[in-house]
Amino acid sequence: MPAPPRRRRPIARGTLSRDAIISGAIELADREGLDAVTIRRLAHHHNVTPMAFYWHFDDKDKILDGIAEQLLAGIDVPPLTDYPWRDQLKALLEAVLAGLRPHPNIADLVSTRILESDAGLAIAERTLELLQRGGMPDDNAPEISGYLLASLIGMITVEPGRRFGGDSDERDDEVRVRTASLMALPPHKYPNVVRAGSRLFASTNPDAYYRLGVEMLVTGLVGVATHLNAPQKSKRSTGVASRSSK
Amino acid sequence: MPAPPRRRRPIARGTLSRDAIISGAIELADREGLDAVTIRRLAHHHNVTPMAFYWHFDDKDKILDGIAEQLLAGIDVPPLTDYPWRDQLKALLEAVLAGLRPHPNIADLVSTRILESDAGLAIAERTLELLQRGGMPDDNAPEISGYLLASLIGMITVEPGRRFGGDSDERDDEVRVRTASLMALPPHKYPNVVRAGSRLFASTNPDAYYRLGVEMLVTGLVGVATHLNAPQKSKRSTGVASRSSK
DNA sequence: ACCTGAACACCGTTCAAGT
DNA sequence: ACCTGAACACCGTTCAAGT
Repeated sequence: MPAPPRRRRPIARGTLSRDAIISGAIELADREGLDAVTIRRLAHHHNVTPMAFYWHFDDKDKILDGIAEQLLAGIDVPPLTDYPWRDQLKALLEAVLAGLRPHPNIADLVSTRILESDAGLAIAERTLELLQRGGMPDDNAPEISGYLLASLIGMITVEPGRRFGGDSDERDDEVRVRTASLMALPPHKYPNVVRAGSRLFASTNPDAYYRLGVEMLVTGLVGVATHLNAPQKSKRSTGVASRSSK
Repeated sequence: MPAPPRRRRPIARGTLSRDAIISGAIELADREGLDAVTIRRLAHHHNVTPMAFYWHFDDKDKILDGIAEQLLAGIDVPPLTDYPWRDQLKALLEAVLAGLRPHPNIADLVSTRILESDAGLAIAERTLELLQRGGMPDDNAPEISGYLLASLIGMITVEPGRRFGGDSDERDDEVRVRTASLMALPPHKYPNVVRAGSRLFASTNPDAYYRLGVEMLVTGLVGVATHLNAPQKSKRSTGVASRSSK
């Protein structure tokens, strides 16, 4: 075993690695948003020149790919069991949510990159397996697995008030200001919006917010699965075709 | 990540206006992606110096706001009727989808900007009105209106294969290449992914893809509404609480 | 009211060269 | 193998000035 390469340079040299770069990028994005993730800022953080990154990555886009990959790798996919497929799928969705919620600024990076890493493939594979157990036709399962992930990410993106600064004082200020501007709208034109008020900007209970969202997803999924399995006995509230809803 | 500088011909002078700028930006984004929308390229297209834009907009972000606003303004909200709320909501979702589908590169701009324009407020108002008719509790309706929009946008973002170039030859090539790389995966590890094959990258029928997605949304919505209205008589497949799903 | 010239700080990327 | 120096093309934005 060769001796570790002796570094004569003064500072933190040699700590630059793919993983370290990605982790730094994720931290920065969480703190200041994806726009703050520039090669030059990352380089400065790692005490290195910007050009150093081009040995580790082809271009900046590959760093974004790496971010998505690391986020996906951080998701604990629950083990496959014999429980009902809906329960397992729900648990899977919750696991994905748990992994992405801490990173609202970059969660959407994964939506188009699931099939590009082992971690993502494992999640897709599991989703398809559970959909198959639910009797979902092969033609629809891939599309549906896409909806599910996209919807989860959308939930995170639009979580009421999530984009109003970190500390809770300035967050409250934002919510108050925006709610006030809603209240200034003509109530005869936007009665429901005005009545909704601050609820449009601040979730009182984020966990409940996500719980309801996941419930909606799973409910819709089960309904569609049921219908696709037995299209002849279509139920009124879940019928997929031949509705005169215009 | 600069796009290849493929410039188009500038247009006549004196036509610079808020709307013209936004429209130009939308066209450019549709053609080359949001990253291609730079103030300098827009300026060149309008035969004007970049600084000219700062009279019309405070900064670039305001241009993005304008894009979202114009997209929302292009949505034909169906008139309010006495039809069942689910049918009307479905029609509303379809209208939003119809308005955003032509702009997959920028559809996600609207997800956080609905409440920032009259057009967006009209859609939010209508959504809340229909949810209210469905008996949705005031506490949940705002959250749910967020899910719905976010899910629609997510559907567009992850539409299988939508990000593989405009012309269909190069699209087919992409699909073939990516499918082939899936087929190279170990089938014992990813049996369902391998079986899904090209369906993960190319939708044979986009309309059907979106129809199923909307159906899932509405079905989930109806299920949740039913449950939230009568939590005591919870049905197994739609129960929101007290599930032992681990 | 509407736009430009000049200038600034910052960005991604290439390439030859250094160790 | 891993990183830097120098250079390039491009970016958003400010501000005083022009019409």
